[in-house]
Amino acid sequence: MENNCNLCIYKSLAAQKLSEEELSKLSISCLSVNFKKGDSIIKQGMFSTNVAFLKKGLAKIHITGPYHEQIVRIIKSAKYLGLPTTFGDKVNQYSVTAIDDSEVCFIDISLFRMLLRSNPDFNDQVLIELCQSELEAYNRCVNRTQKQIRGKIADVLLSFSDNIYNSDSFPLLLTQEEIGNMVDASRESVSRVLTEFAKDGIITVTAKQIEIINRKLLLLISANG
Amino acid sequence: MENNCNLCIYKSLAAQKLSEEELSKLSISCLSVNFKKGDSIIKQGMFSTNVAFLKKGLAKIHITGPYHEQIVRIIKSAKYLGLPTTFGDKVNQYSVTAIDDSEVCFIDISLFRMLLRSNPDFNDQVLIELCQSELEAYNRCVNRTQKQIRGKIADVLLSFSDNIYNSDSFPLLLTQEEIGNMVDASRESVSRVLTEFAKDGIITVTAKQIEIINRKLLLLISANG
DNA sequence: ATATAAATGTGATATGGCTCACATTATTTA
DNA sequence: TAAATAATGTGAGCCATATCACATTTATAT
Repeated sequence: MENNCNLCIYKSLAAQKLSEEELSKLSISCLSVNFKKGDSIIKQGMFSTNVAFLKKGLAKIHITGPYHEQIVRIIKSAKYLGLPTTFGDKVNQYSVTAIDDSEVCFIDISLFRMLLRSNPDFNDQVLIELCQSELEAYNRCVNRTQKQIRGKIADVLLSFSDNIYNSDSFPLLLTQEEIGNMVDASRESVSRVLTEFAKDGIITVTAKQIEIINRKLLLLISANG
Repeated sequence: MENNCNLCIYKSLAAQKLSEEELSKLSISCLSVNFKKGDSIIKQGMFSTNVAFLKKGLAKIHITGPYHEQIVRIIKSAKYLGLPTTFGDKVNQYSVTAIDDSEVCFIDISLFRMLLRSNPDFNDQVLIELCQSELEAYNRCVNRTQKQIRGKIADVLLSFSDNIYNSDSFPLLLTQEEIGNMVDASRESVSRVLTEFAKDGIITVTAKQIEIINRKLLLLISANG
């Protein structure tokens, strides 16, 4: 399929800094691919040859730990998926999997490098995003290791609501096992906490839809750990 | 004191890509400061106005968590200390403290930005280091949350030996409380594991000097958690 | 050198969350 | 639409590690 980045409405903050001419070049070296929920986008251990940009959808970044898989972060479009793993090592250091139907652009790495060199604003923006995502990684880790389960699950729910869906009501696209992998808890514990939250009237769970009823209390639980 | 970056032998990988002319410019906008063990170099919550570069010594990056301080990583010279916190946010998102007598260069941020723009190789190297440190952050977090204490402390000892001192014998500049803050364990547990390792002949602890006696076993403990 | 504070060692006890076990309910697949 | 598979709910017991309490050693300040 013909690709036209100039007309594409799903631009990263960085790509918004690109000129018409640069976008035209990008169009040539950029391949857009569709992924269904559960499809693997980037696989840990394989050679990384392209920069991946999540144009549409939702994806999880996950690493194989010594005991189980760990979900490191959730990425919402429109963001780059694989900058660290593409630039930091020849081999992918983590996996990325679609958690909703998604569309991903694979950008030739040498073109991407060229754009970084030719357009300082683009470069700046990429740098800033890398810095921010490292800071976020630190903070997530602190929370993950210091809070206890209730607090961590409150965090996850609030983060889905605030950062991803911008709504008190949202579909839970992850299984409880996966939520466990996000917060380092067993599947059973996630289940228990979720039903406890529901019993206490903090959330409603219907099928796979979550609604936050008592946000104030959830924030309190998140804060007190 | 007059600063001459051209002659400075403590250059970052990135700075090694700079031209004589660029280094001369750097000399003007670069301030070198000495820190003693325990001195605060960067303080979480304060405005970040300079890029900090650890010229000599050892420092810890730490964040105030909901319950206690968490040591996020140890930085050995010669590396940048504060790129994410300088570029990622106006306000420092973490603290940096010297854990040994250290020397730090504070580089004017606008000059640093200029160098990124004028020298693509410098820019590339900075980008690569940012990517790598994000990958490392992910991996450290996975280990910290999935392994149990023995494994985590084995990791710390091996990391000091392999990444920092390049020797089986090295001084332990952190208190057991701080080691606890690195691996999310209580001070008491760290003490117990350390004496246990000594009893089992895996390490020797004299005063504040550690010697790794049975590296093979330590690696095994690190691997098996 | 002495007093004071900080760091470490070690036992006893408490507990959060894991594991195991099995039942139940959704979701695929044939 | 049945059969098979995956996801979830829930109790019981266990275990790694935290917490508390106090002794001891080491470092720091006066």
